[in-house]
Amino acid sequence: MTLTIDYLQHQIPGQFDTALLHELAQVGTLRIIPAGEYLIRPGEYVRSVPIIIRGSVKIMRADREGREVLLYYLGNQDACAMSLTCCLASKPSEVTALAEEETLMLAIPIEKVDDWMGRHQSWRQFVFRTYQRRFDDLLDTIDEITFHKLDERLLTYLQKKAKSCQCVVLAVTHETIAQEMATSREVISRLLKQLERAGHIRLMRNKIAILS
Amino acid sequence: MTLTIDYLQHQIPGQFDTALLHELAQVGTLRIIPAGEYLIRPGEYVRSVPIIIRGSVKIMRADREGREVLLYYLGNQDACAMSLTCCLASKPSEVTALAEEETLMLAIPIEKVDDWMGRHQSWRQFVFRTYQRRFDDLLDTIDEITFHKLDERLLTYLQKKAKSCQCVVLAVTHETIAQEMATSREVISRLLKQLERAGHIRLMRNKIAILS
DNA sequence: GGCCTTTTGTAACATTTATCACTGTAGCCC
DNA sequence: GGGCTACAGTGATAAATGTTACAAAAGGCC
Repeated sequence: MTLTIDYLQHQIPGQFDTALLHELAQVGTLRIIPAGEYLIRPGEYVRSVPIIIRGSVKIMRADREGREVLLYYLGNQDACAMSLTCCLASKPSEVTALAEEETLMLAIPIEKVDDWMGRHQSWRQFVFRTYQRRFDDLLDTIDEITFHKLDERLLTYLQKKAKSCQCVVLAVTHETIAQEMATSREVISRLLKQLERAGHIRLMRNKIAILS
Repeated sequence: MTLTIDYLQHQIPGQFDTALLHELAQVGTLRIIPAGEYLIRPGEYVRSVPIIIRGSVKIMRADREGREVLLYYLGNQDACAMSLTCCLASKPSEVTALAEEETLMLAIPIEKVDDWMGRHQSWRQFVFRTYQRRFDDLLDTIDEITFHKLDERLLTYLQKKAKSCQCVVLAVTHETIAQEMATSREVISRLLKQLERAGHIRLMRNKIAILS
């Protein structure tokens, strides 16, 4: 697929100046990631920095025993801060990235990342905005985990997920939620029932409707 | 105090090239922060980016009710990633920074941060290394909180603190630890006793000796 | 319809963490 | 020394979360 400046300007509006868009069109490649596919797993090396154009990517942290926690979602025009640090330091990934839905992304070869930092003010700004957002996301996650109880966390989790996929009815199983919140399915089932009784959600098989 | 290139080269070795050291010496200022003083609190604006030369700074996250959680320590030649993102985005701080001991730092005026990014490769590398380390620190913190129980977390906390102040006997009260781990004093007292019985530490008034 | 797999519901119990209510104790100040 | 205050120890109890063990329902497939 050939990238045009018009296309990029339309998909990623207002972020990059014209000179940078030219270079982006030359060296960037579009990739479509099917839902459920892993973009990267812990220990693997980053080969390109992705900018999400459409869809949603879930970033998770895993421990040795296979447990996981959701860190945050990447969506509209987000870039991954981890991939930036990883490729600049030639370090393997510390996190898992998984496409939640079919996702369209612009992949930028890692050698350009540092090169552009020196030459394009708008690229620097973009990189810093990315860092700042991911930092805020991580702080948010830490807030949730340390200061809130599971029932509140569960509700926030559902609301965030609904926002990220822009829909009111989520297609998830209790088991999946449990994994992403690093707890057990039974606990989630119990709390979901509680939330349903409180009128926040409605439970269906494989689906949860968010009411509030 | 006048800054010399020799002094900087000695205090922050191998990070910056000569041209950058020249500029650093011109615009940077040395500051001594007494133990217990706040460098910044949530909501305040960052006026300069600090590079720690000697001492130790504790970065914490607070919620509305005054509870807190320790995020990480800044020490030897560390810079604060939060201050970088904050000053570049003109956003108030999301965290609390507190000098644990008397701390000597090099303060860099925020307008230079972006300027140097375009002109000094070694500054870019420094900034990225900083981001990478703080990201790793935050991931570490998240790991601790989500995957480990309080007793393990407590031991790790003590060991990290010992490492950060480079001493085996810590001068802390149970109350302080409880605050930094977002729990209550009684819980910490109990777990400390448990760790003492297990031979990991020795308890004294206002002091804890780390044995392992 | 009948069988099978996946998902959900839930009771009973265990463990971990939080809270309440005290007591003891060390160090400081007068 | 006596009194005060900050710090530490600890039992009793409650609340939150985790685990075990099963039953029931929903949907796919033959």
